[in-house]
Amino acid sequence: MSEKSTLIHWFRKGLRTHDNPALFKIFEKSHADPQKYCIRPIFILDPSLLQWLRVGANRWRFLQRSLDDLNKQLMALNSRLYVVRGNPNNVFPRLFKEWQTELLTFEEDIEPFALKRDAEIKTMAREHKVEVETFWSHTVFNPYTVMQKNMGKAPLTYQKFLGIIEKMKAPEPLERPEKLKRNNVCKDGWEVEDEKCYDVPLLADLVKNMDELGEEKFPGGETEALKRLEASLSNVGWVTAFEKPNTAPNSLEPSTTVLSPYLKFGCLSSRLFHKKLSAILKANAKHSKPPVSLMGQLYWREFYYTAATGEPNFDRMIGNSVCMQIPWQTNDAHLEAWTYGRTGYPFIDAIMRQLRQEGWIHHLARHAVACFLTRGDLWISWEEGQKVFEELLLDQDWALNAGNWMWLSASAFFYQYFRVYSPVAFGKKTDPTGAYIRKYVPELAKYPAGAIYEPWKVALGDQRKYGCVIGTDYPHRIVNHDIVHKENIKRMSAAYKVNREVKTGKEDQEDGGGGKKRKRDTSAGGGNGPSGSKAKKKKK
DNA sequence: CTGAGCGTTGAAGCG
DNA sequence: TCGCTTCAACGCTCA
Repeated sequence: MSEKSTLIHWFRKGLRTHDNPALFKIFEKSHADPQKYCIRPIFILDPSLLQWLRVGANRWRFLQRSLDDLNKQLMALNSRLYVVRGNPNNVFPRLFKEWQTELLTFEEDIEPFALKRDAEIKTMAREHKVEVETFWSHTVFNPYTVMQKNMGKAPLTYQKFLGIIEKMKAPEPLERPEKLKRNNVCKDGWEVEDEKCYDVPLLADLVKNMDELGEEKFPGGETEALKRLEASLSNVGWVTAFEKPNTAPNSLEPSTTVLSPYLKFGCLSSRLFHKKLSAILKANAKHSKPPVSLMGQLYWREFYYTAATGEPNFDRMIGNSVCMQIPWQTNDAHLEAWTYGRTGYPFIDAIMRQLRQEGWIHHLARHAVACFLTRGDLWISWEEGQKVFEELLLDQDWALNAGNWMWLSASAFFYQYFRVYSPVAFGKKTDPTGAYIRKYVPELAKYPAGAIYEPWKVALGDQRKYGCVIGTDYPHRIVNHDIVHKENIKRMSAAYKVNREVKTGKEDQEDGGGGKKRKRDTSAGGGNGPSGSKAKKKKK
């Protein structure tokens, strides 16, 4: 008998044992020849990245819980999780050699950094004569297949996207791999020296500042994900009637499923979600439909993934073929006030504080704060907001984060920039008494329902009575929405005009390398002086 | 080339 | 409380 050789599955996203084709593969191969193989499901953690990755404490905790749970799931299958410290480029040559690796499997990803990394690892594997097999399982529909059915381009409207996928068949999710006959945990030379060298990191290893951890409302991991899926789908009436615009952004407990973090990390398979949801809809003729239905929500995720696959610069304005070029301005004080929930608009601040504490906010709450930061009030680039969400949102997923920011800033997909969310009126619709604000902006807790959305209107004497003086205990408004949102609509109009001109006048420019890509033309500025035009016309 | 119809989720005023 | 209109008027798609 020759020496054992190793089958590696590399976890990145997809932190689950159910419906995981790349993991399934190595188990399957091992079952076929149990004596021959050592199987090693690995996760690679680069400690040197902990500093500069834009990942907040709550998100690290979600990852840590997910890895811990994943390890338990794998142990139940007579394997374990090996968390390898280092970066993939340094780690893999070592593992290929030391473990006598025969096969490497992983789930494909479309993020540009991942594409580059994976290409390098594949090359490396080839050099070490290691076979590589990859699978698409992060979304229901493979974005490349969807593009293929749209003449090689990503569909850029939701309806078009729907039209394509409705003709496609969703892949059948896989079961968990069958349990290995006997314990298949192998030890290598490094483990002899340090038996804990592949253990799941502790929370303290990942989170530098424990004070930043909020209440753990959504614990990471596959076990929790499946529990949450069952709970979400158990109320059939709720599922079939679901319409996103009718769910409250500011309820004290989430009005939606909060499956998004589990989908992002892959603790939950989107294909399993799709299958179970499909079964419910099939059994209940009367149900809501995309885009507003629950299935519609899952399809939005698919939509953005596909759109992002078609554009490597999806997460920035410049060089992004789908993105309107808009002369945003910088304002560090305003950005900081927004980031930490100190804009002086209680509804906006409550949302930003919930985000920081809990790592999740309702989709419509994201709309409100995103509109406020960009085209609505502060006129700050959506890329700045994207960074803050990236750090704080448990469900932060590259394609979805960028896509939604472009949507809300009317930079792509959505263009009715004159529809502006009011930081005062919008929240009142679903929470007229302001209970949500009292919870997350407790300094305003004693303000009565009629005043809590606009505390600056309260007379000073009453402010004292309510124990919160505006300007002392809670900030003044950093901008006057009634004024700035109108100015910003005009700015948007001007910016759109410049984009239109660039687009139609584009044929004149000689464009060397026949690119469909818009050349980095602008900075177009559209005459935005630092002086916002004071001249307001009194129309009417 | 042109124009009508459409687009996940606006706000405010009206009856 | 709801449903309608107006506000001012966008880009994209498709016939």
